Amino acid sequence: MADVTLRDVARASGCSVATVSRVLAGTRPVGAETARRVREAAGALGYRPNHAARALRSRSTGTVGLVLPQITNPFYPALVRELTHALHADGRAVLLADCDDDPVAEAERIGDLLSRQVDALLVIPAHEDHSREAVASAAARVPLVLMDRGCGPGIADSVAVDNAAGMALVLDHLAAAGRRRVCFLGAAGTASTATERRTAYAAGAGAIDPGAPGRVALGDFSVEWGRAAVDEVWDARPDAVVCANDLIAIGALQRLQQLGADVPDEVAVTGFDDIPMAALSAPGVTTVRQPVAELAAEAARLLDQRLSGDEDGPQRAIRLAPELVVRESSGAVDAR
Amino acid sequence: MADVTLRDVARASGCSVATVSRVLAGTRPVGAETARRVREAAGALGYRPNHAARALRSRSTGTVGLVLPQITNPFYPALVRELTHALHADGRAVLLADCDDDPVAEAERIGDLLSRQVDALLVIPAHEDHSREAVASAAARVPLVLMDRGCGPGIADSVAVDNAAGMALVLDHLAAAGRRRVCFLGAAGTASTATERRTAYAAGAGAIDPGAPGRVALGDFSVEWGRAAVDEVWDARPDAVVCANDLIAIGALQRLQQLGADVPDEVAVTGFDDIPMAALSAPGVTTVRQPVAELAAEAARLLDQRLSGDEDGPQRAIRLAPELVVRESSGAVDAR
DNA sequence: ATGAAAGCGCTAACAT
DNA sequence: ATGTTAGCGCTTTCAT
Repeated sequence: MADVTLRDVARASGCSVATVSRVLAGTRPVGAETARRVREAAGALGYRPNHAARALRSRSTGTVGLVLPQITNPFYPALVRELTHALHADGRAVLLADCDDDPVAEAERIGDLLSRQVDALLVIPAHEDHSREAVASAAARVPLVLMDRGCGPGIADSVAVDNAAGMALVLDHLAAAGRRRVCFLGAAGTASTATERRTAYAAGAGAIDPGAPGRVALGDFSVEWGRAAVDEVWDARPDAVVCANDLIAIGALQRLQQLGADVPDEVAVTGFDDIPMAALSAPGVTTVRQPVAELAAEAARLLDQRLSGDEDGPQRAIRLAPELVVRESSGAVDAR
Repeated sequence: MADVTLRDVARASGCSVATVSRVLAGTRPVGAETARRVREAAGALGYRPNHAARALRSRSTGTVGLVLPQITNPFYPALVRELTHALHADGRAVLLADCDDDPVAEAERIGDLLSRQVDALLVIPAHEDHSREAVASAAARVPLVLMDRGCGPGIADSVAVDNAAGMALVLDHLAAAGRRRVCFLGAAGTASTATERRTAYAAGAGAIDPGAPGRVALGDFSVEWGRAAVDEVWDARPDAVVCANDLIAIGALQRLQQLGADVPDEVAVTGFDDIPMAALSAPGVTTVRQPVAELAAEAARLLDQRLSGDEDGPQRAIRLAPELVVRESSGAVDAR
């Protein structure tokens, strides 16, 4: 096990540590024959660079911190998967921190990651306001990309889905399917996903039905709220229930079925995000699929760019178009 | 920004770097007054220790690697959450690696984590056989704890749920509820979760019904297989379908409903793991809840023990008892 | 193209 | 109880 160091490789290949370092890092031209000998020796000895030493010297750990509100939120595992793959492909490692939706824990985790010399930070902020201070001060130290949610304007680069476009996709689909009494089950609060989605609903629903923008119930992003919310709008006898995410939609679906409403014939239900459960409920939930792999790739690209010099380019806010996934929960009225 | 080093703190507090190091790390007794001055100076200057330097010198990074087959497997997010919390509570950071169910990728990720000087490794092996070599050689370098699944005997410490006990809980429950024609939808292959659960079924089901141990269909741990598997056992008209995990159970439930079977009156369905979806399907799936927080705590404790000296204690295989969660999918026959 | 040597910031002997 | 000093393994001038 005795760790093999550059010195060992240097000795074995008959040249200096500096040369070995240059060969392995490819920082400077090295004689072809020497390079071959070095590589051979390194391979034979099973040399593995010591990242701690490299980090100390070069001030770069090849590590990025990923800070999440709650890994158990069913939308995040897929995002984490794509992010880790994209970053590993660039030779980086990912330090994971789960904050349990608590901005105080989040600030602590961010501080810890910074003291561990992460090269950059990927943050899904726990709170629109309470996360701002920690995020802003971290962004002053290392490149930082905000994902999924915002935490105030002008804080850092960001990558997210275009929520307004997604909501427009849903409304167009419902209108085309002949739905005429639409309502919205959303989330209160100032989280950007909550506000953007409900604003987009309010802006677009009027085209279907003048009363629609007013038929709104606001709670949180949970199944429980979806169930409860149905009772708040059911008196209005909607023929479509637009939900701000899939969890709300699943709850709404359950409550509607309990009330004896026929989904989709009597009332359509739509979600947002396309979490795995959306495909598995019966009926399957029509939803807006976030382009998760592309979001991850954009975030990785942005970090790469910031880490390789372009630290002072203008702040970037990248918004990616989502895709409508039509399932049984929104069968066309005409098709009854 | 200018990083504050130990030297700066030493200068500001009028003592040597060694003393400062001792105060901050608490390795050796230091005079109360000196300690106070040092802490004051450190606070005033905003000193943050450089983990890279510390790691280089002390050969310990305070970091553990967490290697998973697939973070999108719905059972893992909760486990990851508890593991990160437990490890953070011990002052460790977590490097996350997702292997996409590929033992080759897994070996690469493990190698990378080792070269990053992780103090220890937590591994959920991707494959019972193909993961063995990489895991064994890693276990020779650092403390390593296997979680959830095994990869051959005698490889490393391990922490997992007691699958046999869980299956016994299910069978007892079904017997008590008056079920008499039981069948099993399991997973083929040599993964320990697959073999332990199907062995336990075979061992326990005979007590309900002599034919039960033979009514077995084997596929993989997926919803799709659950749907297909029902068709393989339906001719036998079982009154209970025991599934090796919740995904299979959800698929089975869907197919049974499609076939017009009444769940639970005509046939009961049970799962294993208690993933979030199990509670959200209609009817909710009766299942075996893994004690996730306790599994994580045991793993963290085991690592701690190995890292603080007890490297040569006997290998430990910790099995934790699960809990039965009764939901609507297994309503008692008597209660019709 | 290659080597010698100076540290990166910290901890751990070794002195005192 | 505190200070001095020698590196940990690597990258990077500065020579040659």
